[in-house]
Amino acid sequence: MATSDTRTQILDAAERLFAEHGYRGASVRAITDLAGANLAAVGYHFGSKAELLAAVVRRVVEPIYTAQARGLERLLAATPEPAIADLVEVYAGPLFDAIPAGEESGARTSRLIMRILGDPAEEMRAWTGEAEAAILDRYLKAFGRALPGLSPEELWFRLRGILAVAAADRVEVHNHQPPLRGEAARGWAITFLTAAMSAPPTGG
Amino acid sequence: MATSDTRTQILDAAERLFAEHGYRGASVRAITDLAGANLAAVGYHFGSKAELLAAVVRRVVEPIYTAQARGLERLLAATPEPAIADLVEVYAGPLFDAIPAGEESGARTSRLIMRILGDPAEEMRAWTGEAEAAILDRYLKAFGRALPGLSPEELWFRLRGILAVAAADRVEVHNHQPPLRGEAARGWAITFLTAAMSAPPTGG
DNA sequence: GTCTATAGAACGATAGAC
DNA sequence: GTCTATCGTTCTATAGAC
Repeated sequence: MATSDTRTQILDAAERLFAEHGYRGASVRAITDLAGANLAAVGYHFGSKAELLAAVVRRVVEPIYTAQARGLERLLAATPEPAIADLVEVYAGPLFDAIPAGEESGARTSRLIMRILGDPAEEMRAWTGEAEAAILDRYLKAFGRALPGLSPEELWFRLRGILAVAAADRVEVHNHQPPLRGEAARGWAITFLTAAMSAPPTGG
Repeated sequence: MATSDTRTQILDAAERLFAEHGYRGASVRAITDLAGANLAAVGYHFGSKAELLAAVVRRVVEPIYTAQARGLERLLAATPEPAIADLVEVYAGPLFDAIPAGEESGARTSRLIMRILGDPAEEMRAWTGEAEAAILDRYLKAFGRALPGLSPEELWFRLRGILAVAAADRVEVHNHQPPLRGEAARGWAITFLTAAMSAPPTGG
């Protein structure tokens, strides 16, 4: 539709440039240039650069949380006490499904998630809602039942570990390129994280 | 010494502000203000803002790599085929030892490492040397011997998982504060990562 | 809904006095 | 080694024509 095509173009360009250069490093000028839109279009469609970022992050994050919520629902409906492997699958799976299989776009999404996690700035956290926090709580409870000996603190540490491993999916370290196939990475992550989550509580 | 006290003050202030606001978000003005130094001091002592960042990152990263290198040397001298738990300890341990136990400073260091990992900008990678890459290779070989069935790609995925979990140590997600005590986090991480690294290769 | 033009502030870098 | 002053650039946001 003519109304919002520019809006979507801007969202696409912003997602790309925010991921590559960060919030401050991506100027509104660069974003509108890449989108083929006018500088003033950001103000018109989103109000400000910070609100544009919030819209970008919401668009990336919302389907992940929705998939996580539905996956947990389905799992709990099937078995009241699911296995750890299944919990990891429905929690971590959507994180990887959100990362496109393509080489460049996947790396970008991975980095955007990394920036959301690592940046304490208000602009980066303006998207957060109560719904998202509630889903995390439901997973904490489900994992807690599957890991009865674990303290809430250590459980929380492990859940953040899942997020971290997913966010780092395509990160380059030194000259080492991450593997090109997102397909395989998803499987490796489930293996890695299921073993990690299943570890007995840390002693004394 | 009178020569470099200002230099150190600037490094301290820059480490803090780069971690909190990122490279572009931390201005040279804010850094020198926090350091109690003059605006022009950055140019005099470091040449440019980018070179200041490289100096900051080097100061954080070098002791980690040194400790990792020494730990692996000692371990291989004791046992030619070390257990996975021991390899995880000497590789991941220094990452956590570099993160101060204090609440704020620990969160800052954790975030700085996260930004180094997640930011593809040249300024963020200018510190890298061949020595650091060589240490990573030695660990890849040592882990590879301990995990003979694992493909190089999956092994590399797992090693990056260790980095990710360490970097996310103090990251906040929604309202959930990370545990205040870095002490415990180190132990939890070794538990988590030893189990993860010990997982059998992903099938098919 | 899209554009030009510009206001107003902040930025990194540096010349030159002390 | 430290300072002031300033140059030239780039930024976000917005007023107002179409």
